[in-house]
Amino acid sequence: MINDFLPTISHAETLLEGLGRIKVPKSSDVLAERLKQEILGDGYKLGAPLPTERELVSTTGLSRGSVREALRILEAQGLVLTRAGRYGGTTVSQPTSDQLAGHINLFAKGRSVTLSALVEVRLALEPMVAALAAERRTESDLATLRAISKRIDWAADNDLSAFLEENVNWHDAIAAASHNDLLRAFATSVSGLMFEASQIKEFASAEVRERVRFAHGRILEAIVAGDADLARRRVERDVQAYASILEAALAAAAA
Amino acid sequence: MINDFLPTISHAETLLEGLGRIKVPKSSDVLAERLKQEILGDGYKLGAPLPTERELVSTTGLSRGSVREALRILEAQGLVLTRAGRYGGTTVSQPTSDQLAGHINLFAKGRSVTLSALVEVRLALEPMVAALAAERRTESDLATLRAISKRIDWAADNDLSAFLEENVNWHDAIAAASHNDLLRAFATSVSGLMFEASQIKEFASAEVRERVRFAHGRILEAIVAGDADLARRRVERDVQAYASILEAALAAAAA
DNA sequence: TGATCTTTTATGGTCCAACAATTGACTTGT
DNA sequence: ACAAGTCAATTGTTGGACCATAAAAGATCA
Repeated sequence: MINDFLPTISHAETLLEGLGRIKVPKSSDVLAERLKQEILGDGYKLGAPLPTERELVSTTGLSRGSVREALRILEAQGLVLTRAGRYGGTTVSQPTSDQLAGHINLFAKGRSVTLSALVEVRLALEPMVAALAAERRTESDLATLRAISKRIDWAADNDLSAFLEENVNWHDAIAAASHNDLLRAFATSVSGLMFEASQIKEFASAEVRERVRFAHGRILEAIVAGDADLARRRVERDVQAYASILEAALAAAAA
Repeated sequence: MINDFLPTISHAETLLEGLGRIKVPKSSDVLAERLKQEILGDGYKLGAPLPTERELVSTTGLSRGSVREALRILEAQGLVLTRAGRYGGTTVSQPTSDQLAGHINLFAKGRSVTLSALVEVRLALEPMVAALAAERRTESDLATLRAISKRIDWAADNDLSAFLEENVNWHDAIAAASHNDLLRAFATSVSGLMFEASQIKEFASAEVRERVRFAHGRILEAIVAGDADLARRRVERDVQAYASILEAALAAAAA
């Protein structure tokens, strides 16, 4: 018989011990993972060029299509940047905070995170943000904050949607003044998500707008004074108040 | 002249007003963005199938390569899942918390976020996590925590690297007990990043291990009792203490 | 000399066509 | 009823060709 030299059943069963389902990864995933390790591990400096697509084709033995799919994955992760043309190519990059915010948004939307959950996260982040901002704000930070305050003052009486948007900018400016990139990315993403939840006409009444402006003034005051604890407490109250007003407005809109 | 019917210079200049550099996007990016909007906006339910690659080819007029690159982008964002074979195809998915944690890690590594910055973020998140956990923990949550405590007790005297890893699991278990997905994803990512920073032999001395076990016991006590404020304060102290010990160890390692 | 345009050319961007691999349903045989 | 084999739709992968882009290098002109 032809099969005389193949393993017998009993032998095969021995080999099968502990063998689960074998997953065959896609070549593009393998290449993307390997390149990712190289970029993170070795000294691939920011802006350093990766091999050209055609070089990767010859060194990996994959087709150009697979190589390009791998590069699209890395690009979506913000690890590389690709430019066309001579002296173009793929270079090492850093994920921007906007990209991180995008992924956070996708996660939150996918899980349909509730408003109260967002408030909880915000209540954790923003007071710390304000405290750090009070300790570290530069003159440039303060100038930005004052400029946004002016725009908020104008928009409060003229352009409601601009008012809400500048509100997000205000919180991002404080986050920037905290000089902690990771904290800023978190806080700004959550602010943005709450901003989207605020896009209802019942919100932002004249009374609410006045209240927000007053609270901002008090917060900015604490940050200018460099009083971290005061800033922390005032922001905490602001977030709480904003959240309860928003919840009430949403309840009214649903009724 | 051939050019008689083409715009004159002056006319062309008029048209040029306010025209900056024109950016031509890649077709795969355009398609990825459009599909993303469709998935997020319309009622694409979780698990719903997208058109097949060849259907997308015929409806968009793009090549299959471009379509596939677009799908790789969406896959990297965790928005879709692709399986081969008949009755396979691309289906709508949700980003997992692991994927989000991966993006957060890439961001933090790219920016070479400092240890003190990580501590600041942790100091913002973990106390809130503990407070929520105290209010919402289920019996199942408590069982998990107790099981991890046991493993930590064992590892503390036998396996140092396991000790550190179980430490991360402990914090993740508390985050899970907070029943706030977004907060958990943030907190767990940051814990993981600090874990990586702790991979030095100078850390985790016998004294530190004993201290951690004691602190965990007190925290678990507060969570079991459902005392949110107590849990918050104890976690805050724990994070502070852990951070100062780690910084001292790093300073010693550098010297 | 200096500025402006033209050319060059290495690189990514796109398309097409074909075949391989996968996988769940279907069919068949016992 | 169960096991094995067959089928078919879908993704996975490849090779080749050509187009578009863009920065450097060269050519032209004032």
